[in-house]
Amino acid sequence: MTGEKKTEKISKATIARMPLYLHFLQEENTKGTQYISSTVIAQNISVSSVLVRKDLALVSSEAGRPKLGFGVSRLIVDIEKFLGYDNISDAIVVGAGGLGRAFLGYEGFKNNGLNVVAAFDVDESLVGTVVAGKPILHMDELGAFVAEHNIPLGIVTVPKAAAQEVVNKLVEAGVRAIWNFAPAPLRVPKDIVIKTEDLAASLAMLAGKLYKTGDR
Amino acid sequence: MTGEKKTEKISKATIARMPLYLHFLQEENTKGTQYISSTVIAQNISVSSVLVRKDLALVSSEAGRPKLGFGVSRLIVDIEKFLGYDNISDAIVVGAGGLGRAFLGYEGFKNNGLNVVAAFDVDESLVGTVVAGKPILHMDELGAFVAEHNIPLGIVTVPKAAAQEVVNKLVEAGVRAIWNFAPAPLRVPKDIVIKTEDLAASLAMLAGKLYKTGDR
DNA sequence: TACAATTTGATATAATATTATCGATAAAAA
DNA sequence: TTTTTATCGATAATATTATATCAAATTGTA
Repeated sequence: MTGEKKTEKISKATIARMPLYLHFLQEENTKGTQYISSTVIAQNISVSSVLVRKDLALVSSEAGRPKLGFGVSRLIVDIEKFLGYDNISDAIVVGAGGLGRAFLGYEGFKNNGLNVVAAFDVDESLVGTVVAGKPILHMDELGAFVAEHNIPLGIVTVPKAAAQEVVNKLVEAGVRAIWNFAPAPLRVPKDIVIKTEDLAASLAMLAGKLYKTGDR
Repeated sequence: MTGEKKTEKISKATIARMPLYLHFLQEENTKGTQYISSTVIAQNISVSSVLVRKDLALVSSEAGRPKLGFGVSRLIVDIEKFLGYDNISDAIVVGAGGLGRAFLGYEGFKNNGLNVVAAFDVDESLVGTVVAGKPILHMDELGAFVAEHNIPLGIVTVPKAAAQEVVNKLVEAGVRAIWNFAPAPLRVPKDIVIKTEDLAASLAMLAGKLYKTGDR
């Protein structure tokens, strides 16, 4: 109850811009830039400078200084904190197919506060193997594993048909959030946070724009 | 100037809902449902019924019928057409790492009009191998391949550092759209359509909601 | 010290997206 | 045939999001 930042209603659009800001600021930081104006940020992110200031005001309590701009390193810290990149949390992947194994092998999400520690599958030929130093375990072990390691996040990369069942198991096991890559809308209890990554929708947007651009 | 559907300004939000409608409608269709009301659709997609009617009016010229609703199969056809699922187009993947190979192995996007035909990489230990019946070729061959097969879409799954260079090569080779999974904002000419899949942003939203939900 | 230049942050305005309301219509029932 | 009822589709109202405007503030300079 100190200077705690009120988690107001921050729009998805704003949140989605944060990684862009962060990326640019980190680049500037390595260049040694100390202060940066909203105008400069705006140009690089291709949004308006006003929007930049509004966005930044939402996640950083540090005010920008006239004639100088915002302190780069401070902004980086604040954005990372807002995005939760500062406190790494563990996650498991369910479904050790192509995408699931890609998650195991990809270390990049560590920068985003995410550490994948294991995968689960029912395929006996996969269970027991190790990918990138991380074990693929049998689904039957999921409950105990989640409980023991207090895993907050489950990543779902199983086929559509199995997705709901897997989600149910994850919820039962005690995860509090689910990142779903199965192309299916899933049902979860109200207190569970779920984000379905609808790549089909993304693809549709791409195709839609392509269509609009011309060509037939 | 016939019954041609005008490609008006259809918002991203609307487009993003289309796959959800489609998915639900397909389920209903297999159940044998002939007509369905906007109210029922709305409940299943968790949006308002008015919004459903507005969205559908944008992509389907068939009017709904009072007391009955919309014809399911007709809607499916119209949405698929709108999303471009009816005319499959080829794509290549650049970057044969975990995610890239997952793309090669995943057949699911065929339902979305996407057919991945090959991958490209610079890693000599990968070049020449075959994944899911699809070849991994050397980057040097990219230009000729794209030109010869008239590939419209390139999927970028290389590390951040290499992303811009790869995109340049793709553009030069002649693709008209790029689906980027590298965590970096990329520059392309105006006439090239690009969609960057910012998984970090998605993750941030998830973490943000998780944070809001309580716990600490 | 006084002044010019630049940037913030607050407020107002505009644009966009969503929801509410309601008459018209067609199917089903009486 | 007439009545009832569920549903659409058009229009209006609201909410959300982004942009424009501008006074106040701070730095660097003369």
